[in-house]
Formats: sequence, C-alpha cells, structure tokens
Amino acid sequence: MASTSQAMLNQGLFEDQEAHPQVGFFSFPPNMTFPAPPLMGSNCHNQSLKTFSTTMPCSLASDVLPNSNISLSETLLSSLSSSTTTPSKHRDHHQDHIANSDHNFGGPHLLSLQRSSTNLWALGEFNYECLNSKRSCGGDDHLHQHHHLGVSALKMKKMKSRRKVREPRFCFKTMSDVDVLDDGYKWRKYGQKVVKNTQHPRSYYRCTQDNCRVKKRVERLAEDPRMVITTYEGRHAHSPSHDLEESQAPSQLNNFFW
DNA sequence: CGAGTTTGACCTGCGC
DNA sequence: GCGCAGGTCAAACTCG
Repeated sequence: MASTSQAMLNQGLFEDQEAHPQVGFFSFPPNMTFPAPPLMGSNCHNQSLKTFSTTMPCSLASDVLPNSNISLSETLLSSLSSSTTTPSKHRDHHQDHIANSDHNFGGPHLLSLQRSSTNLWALGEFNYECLNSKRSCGGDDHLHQHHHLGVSALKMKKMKSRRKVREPRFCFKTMSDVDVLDDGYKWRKYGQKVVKNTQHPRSYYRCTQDNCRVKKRVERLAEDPRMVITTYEGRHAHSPSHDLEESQAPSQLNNFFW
C-alpha cells in the first residue's frame, strides 16, 4: 500500500521536475510513509490533481517551520504546484481543500501533497480544459479525454497563448495568533487585498533579498479565523537570513524548504 | 534617513 | 465587450 503511494508520489514529483528542472521539489525523508491517496471527490478540480496525504511527524513539521512559535501539533502542511493564473473558482477549491483536509484525512499532523494541472502548462495542456470547464467535471477520465479531444483549434490556440510556466507553490495551514510566521527569511509586504467572501484581508509579501523573487501570501481561513494560510511561491536563491546571521553552515532544511 | 507598511489605483485573466 | 476579482504597483506614510 505504502509503496504504491510512494511510487505515485515519486512520479508526480518527477513530472514536475521535468517541467521545472530549475525548480526542483523538496524531497521527503526516506522514513516517511505514504498511505493510499485519498479520494478527493468527483469534481473536476479534484480530478485534475494528484493528491496524496501522509502522516507528518512533528519533528519534520518543526524542521519546516524552524523559527515558528506556533503549535506544531496544529500545523498542516500542504504542497501546491499551482498557478496564479488558476481560475479563481479553482483557486478557491484549492483553498477549500487545504481548509478541509484535516477533516478529510483525519486531523492534524497531516501533510497533503497536491499537484495542480495548471503547472503542467509547461508539459502540455492536457488538463487545462478540465480546470476551466465546470461541465467537464464528471469525474470520469474517459470523459475528460473525450472532452479534451473535442476542443476546437481556436480554443487550443487560445489555451496555448495563455500557457505560462509558473513557480511551484507550497502552502501551509497553521493555527496561530500571528499572521506572519517566522520562517527564517525576511519579507517585505507589497500589497493587501480583501478577498471576496472573507472578512480577513490577504497580505502579499516578497522576499527582501536581491535577485530573490519568492513571494508569499498570508490569509486567514474564513471558516476558522484562528487558522492562517501561508502560500509560498517560488524558490529562495539564498539561505534564510537567520542562518546568515548565526552561521554560514548550510542546513538540510534549506533544501527542504527552498 | 532608510526600511518597511499602507492603501488606492491599475493591470490582467476569466466568466458571462 | 463588460464587469468582477485577484494580484501588483507605487506614492504616501510610519517607525526606529
């Protein structure tokens, strides 16, 4: 069981590494186990994802959030290879999944790996139509294929022109009073936006390091304002600022957390 | 005075 | 084409 899921996970990572050889996903410790991928329901969005969940040791969580003051037992990690150009409704679904995944997968200490097909624009748009069509959400792969094959040339052209290579995303859902978790990097806020149907604004941060284009998005969960959703986009081209101050020694964490 | 934050304007993509 | 919503910009502001 676990080995099957592991194989599927590795395949997912491999695909993205092909698409973004310069990006490189973080790798999981070899002792981590991967239970069977959960069924994500039958809607289109979920069909377009390869979704996995796994038991998340607290020690690993503390590695991911080295400087965090939050309760790690309440931390749920989620990896997204999503895109800022993902249709908003599907982005909401992403968030919904993150928001509800602890219900779906049995509580905290879970790591959920997701791969959105939007990042597969670099590979091809085989799932794009699924992502953008509510009607194609039948949950049947054959139907998806059929639907895709029926896309007009005009539509395909439009899809191609929209194709972009986006940085992968890495998303945390954390129970915390503080909005901005101390992850070791230095961030500058560049925007804030009130998102529809939420009382809490979403904040946008950029890494202050020169030549580092990593961004992060911080928002509170509408359903549970105690939960903070932090979404990282991109990969740091440098060590955390704390490391630079305290030690020049590279840590294994840096590779894990970008 | 420099670094960081705030906030309204602007840009872009998507659905209708 | 238009309106909506998310994301970004940049000037003004605040703080140490």
